[in-house]
Amino acid sequence: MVKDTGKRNQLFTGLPEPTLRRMPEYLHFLQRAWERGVIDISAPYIGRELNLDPTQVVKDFAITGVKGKPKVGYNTYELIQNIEEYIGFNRTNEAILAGAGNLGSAILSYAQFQGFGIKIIAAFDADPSKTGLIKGNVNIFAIERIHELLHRLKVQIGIITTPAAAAQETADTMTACGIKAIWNFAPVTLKVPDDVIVQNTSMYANVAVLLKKHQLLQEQFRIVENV
Amino acid sequence: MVKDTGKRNQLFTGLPEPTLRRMPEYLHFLQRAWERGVIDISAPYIGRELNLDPTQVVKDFAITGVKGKPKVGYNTYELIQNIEEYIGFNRTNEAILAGAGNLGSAILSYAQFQGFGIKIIAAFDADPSKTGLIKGNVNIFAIERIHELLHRLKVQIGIITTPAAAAQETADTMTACGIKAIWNFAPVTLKVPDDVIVQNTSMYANVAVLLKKHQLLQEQFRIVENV
DNA sequence: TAGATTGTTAATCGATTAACAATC
DNA sequence: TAGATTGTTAATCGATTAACAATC
Repeated sequence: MVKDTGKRNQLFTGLPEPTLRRMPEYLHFLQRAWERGVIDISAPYIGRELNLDPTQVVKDFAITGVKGKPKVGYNTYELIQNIEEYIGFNRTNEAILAGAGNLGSAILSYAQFQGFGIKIIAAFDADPSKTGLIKGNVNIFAIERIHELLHRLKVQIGIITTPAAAAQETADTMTACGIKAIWNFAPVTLKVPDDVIVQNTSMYANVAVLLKKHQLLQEQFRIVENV
Repeated sequence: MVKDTGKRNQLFTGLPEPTLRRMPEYLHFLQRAWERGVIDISAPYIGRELNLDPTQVVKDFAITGVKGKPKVGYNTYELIQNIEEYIGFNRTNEAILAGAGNLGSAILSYAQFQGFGIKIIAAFDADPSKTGLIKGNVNIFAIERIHELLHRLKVQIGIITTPAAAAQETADTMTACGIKAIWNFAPVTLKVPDDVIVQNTSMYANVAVLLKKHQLLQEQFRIVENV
């Protein structure tokens, strides 16, 4: 068994999360550059465009194992390949989704169209009026059928877009069905076995940062105006 | 003028962003506790439930200015009030949204129902077939009318849910109309004047972290099984 | 060769965690 | 009073930034 230190993060030492979060940004930028015919691209250039320290860009790229040439930079295509490989965007990662409300429906359509590494192959909802519907090419099933369907599908990724009150129960069902990674949009802390990871995406957290920074920046400028 | 150091963050020194991101989580948890009749609540208890270090909880609360009692903890209601006040969830922060596609529509409905501090009062879209529609009680206008409408509405917060290719142009229009805070869902780095803040929420970043952690944890457990 | 960029090692900075005194 | 918790100061940890040598 993996020792449970209570510190889940210790399993991921050497995995700098900020770097990981920047990877898709690099990817998008590099793909646009590649489309414009940019063969070689340097870290200082990318840094200027993305508002990042050039050393940080170099370090981030080093993690993927790509090699650059002094004075020239990196091969754009090779860089794209390496980043996609590193974060797993080039594999087909199948997922299921629970809670086909507003947010859930959006994720369904969004994931299918944008295709960011995951493919949602089934959705579930507790509301009987939603079962049988199809959203973003995905069938919505009754939540009771999750066990039966997952037994056949062998999916490891689950997305929770249920109301907060239903999130923990949904997570329990998912882990009981073999889900090993949960993308949780509900504003609750989920309790899961230690061979399961949870990635929280909270709209609330982002609104909080947005509002507070806005408030502070406005104060700053008001002070300056009154001097 | 505020000196532009190139480091936007320097304007926000003393604003620990991780703390800010935890605030809505505390808030949600405290509201549930309050509903259950919990009058006083301690940092160690909250820490256990939310998987956080108790000292961190104490420090986070201290930022809001709330006072606790040794041996007792904090008054739940007072704590809720202080956090709401601190992050601005108790004010009505009006916003507009540009890009009423899948994600945009979801945010429209989601924001209205959940009411997390912001109230979207108008939406805009470039697609003529969408103008005139109402989603989540919000009217969708032609993007050309943004100038005219914002002149009257005096809104400071803008949400960008357009395709990536249209995001920068949308941001330019918004800032030209007096928007001071942009919540950007497009996977691009926006360039804005330095009295405007940008909060990026990237689905891609979250998927990247999810996929990589999942991959690593599975490897860990595979290794353990084979020992 | 000169100069820009990679790649690596060291310094800084900020957040988390630990230690501990104050207090109810 | 004893003990749990707040509140604060110090230590640790990790990420960012700076410095600089290697290299094309």
